[in-house]
Amino acid sequence: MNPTIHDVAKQANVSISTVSRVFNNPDSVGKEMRERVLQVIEELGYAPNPFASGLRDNRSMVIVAMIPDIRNSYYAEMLSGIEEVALSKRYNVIICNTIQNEERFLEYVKYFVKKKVDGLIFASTEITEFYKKNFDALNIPVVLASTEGRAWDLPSVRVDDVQASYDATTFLINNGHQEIGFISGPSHLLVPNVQRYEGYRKAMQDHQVPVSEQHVVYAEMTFDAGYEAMSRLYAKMPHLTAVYAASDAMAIGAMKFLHEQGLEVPRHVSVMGFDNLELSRMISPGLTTVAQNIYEIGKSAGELLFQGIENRDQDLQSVTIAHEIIVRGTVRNRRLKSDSER
Amino acid sequence: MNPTIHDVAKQANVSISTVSRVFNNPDSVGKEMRERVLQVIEELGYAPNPFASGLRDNRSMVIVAMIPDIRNSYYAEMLSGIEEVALSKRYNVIICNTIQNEERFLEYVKYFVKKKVDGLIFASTEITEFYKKNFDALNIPVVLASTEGRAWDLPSVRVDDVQASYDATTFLINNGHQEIGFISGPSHLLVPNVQRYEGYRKAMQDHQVPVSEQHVVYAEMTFDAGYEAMSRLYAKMPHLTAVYAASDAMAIGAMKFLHEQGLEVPRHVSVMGFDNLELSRMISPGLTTVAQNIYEIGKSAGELLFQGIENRDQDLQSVTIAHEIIVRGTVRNRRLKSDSER
DNA sequence: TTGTAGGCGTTATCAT
DNA sequence: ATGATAACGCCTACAA
Repeated sequence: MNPTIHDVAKQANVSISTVSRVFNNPDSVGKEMRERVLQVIEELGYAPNPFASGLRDNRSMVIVAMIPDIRNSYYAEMLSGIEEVALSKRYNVIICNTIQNEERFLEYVKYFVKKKVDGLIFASTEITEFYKKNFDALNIPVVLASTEGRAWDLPSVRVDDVQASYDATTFLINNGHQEIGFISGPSHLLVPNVQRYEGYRKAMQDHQVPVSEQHVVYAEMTFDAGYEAMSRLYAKMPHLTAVYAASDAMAIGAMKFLHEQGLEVPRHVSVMGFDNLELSRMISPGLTTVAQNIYEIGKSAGELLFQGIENRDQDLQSVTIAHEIIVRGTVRNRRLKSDSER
Repeated sequence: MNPTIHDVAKQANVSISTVSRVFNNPDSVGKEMRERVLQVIEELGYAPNPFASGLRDNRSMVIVAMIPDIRNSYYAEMLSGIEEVALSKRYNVIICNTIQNEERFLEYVKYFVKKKVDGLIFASTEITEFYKKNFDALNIPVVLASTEGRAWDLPSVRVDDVQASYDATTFLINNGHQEIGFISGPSHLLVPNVQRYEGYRKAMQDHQVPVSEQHVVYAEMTFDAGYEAMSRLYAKMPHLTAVYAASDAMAIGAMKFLHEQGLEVPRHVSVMGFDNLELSRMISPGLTTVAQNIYEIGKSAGELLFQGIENRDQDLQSVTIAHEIIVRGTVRNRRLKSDSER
């Protein structure tokens, strides 16, 4: 059995309150006594029982990160940022893989979250009324990461998707591309797809490049779906010179399709992604993409959450994380006329 | 404030013991009463306070997964398996990113693990006496994943690395390769590098293929290190026809180097990896590799751990997970004489 | 400055 | 079958 506060008290010949104070308010204890107690604590390897403190204070020192899937490097990276802040605050992070699944979400809420967690970071799907209602019932601070609160203005941490997408598209245009296809995420997933689509469209229009639904194709934001989407896009736009995909995973899937068609990237077709996953620099040529500082998103979300935890009635301000175009090897500058252009 | 067992009792006009029994031993409660209580529980949205139960039973329903880095897809995948079993058992998983760092490990142990966790899955480094000692002090079931207990025979879940590595090498030999370079993980990381090296060497010898330290190069098991290691290997073995790397990350780094040298994979050089990371199928050509069923490793480790949790004095048996050669596009069969061989 | 005592919510033992 | 009660370990108001 672990030593309790009583054991320490007896051993040090003081009352349990003194021991408790040594932990929670050291200055209120006389120097000698404090040192005596500290020594016994050390000797016995005493640490307060978190259940007992939790029972009294209603705090668990645990936060929850709800994400669709850790296997997705995007969320792994985010989690890593969250975990970093949590460790520094002496908090634990519990993972909930929601798999974009309401039932599973409920299961978590019912069996875990309700059971005392001090805060929640939600990075899964679209927030619907269903989620909002459950969050409210939890009665703990909630921060959204890479998604937004929509009507319910929950605090969130994310990139300015419209602007980022605008920048990506403009980059392609500035490199001499006009026939730019867009592989969007699924239209039912409003965030971030509405925004990324809007940025794309706006950039095209602002630069007087014709754009229509003919330039767009929709797919789940995965590698396999990207591959398949590229085949559809290619059928619609056989003359495209560039493809902009709303996620790196899709972009890399698209590249696979192009490769199989004997189309070289970037010689025949340029490709631009979004996310800057770790693997985007591993492929050859490296993927030119929009970097979200995902780690930073996680960290910021954590920091925001702790603000809320430490000061329960404070209004949390949403945060926008800067983005950046990462130039690698998948976009060809068509303005530099080369021998083998298309 | 959340409703307590007292609120339910009052509302249902029974004693708290009855309410408690409805939860923990429903059959011992009369049918009508049970139903009445159940209804009130529903109405009030009552759920037992886990701190109170924890305080009594000394169980947290939480396990810890200690891994080097979630950003590494290998561990993300493993975590995903662990999490799956945990959810089914109504347990939570807390992540500890150790970053292969003893201090950080200690921090976790001190602030979290000691604070009541029912079990631990450790998938970080080599187990040294330092770790073993800390595990013992924790006094909870510990299962190793993808590492081994060495002298201390802690239960572990892993692939048979010697055999898997033997199979990989043999596959290359059977495809007509003789000049096979090996990119090993760092020699200070005994597990799994000793085993993979042994499998490689044994396969070469068994097939009468000359092998020596000239064929081997050591590096950290990352993409960047693989790239750099390939340059060293190429300097030592300019005539190699195949490279076998002890991890996919290294293999893909090596491919990048080869690509930059104008060497095509697999036309000029064949490449074989180890791990079957998700991204290995995303690159073009897809990486031929040894699949560890990493998800399964995580799941098995979880199951083993729960055996230990549910029956504290049971001896846990280590588990070996099957491996498999995944043939994709990076190994050329030199026995099929083609036009452009090397 | 230090000690005493009550209460946090649950479960299990014991009595009815 | 049901109810009363002690105990889990900690913290803090209050008393000394």
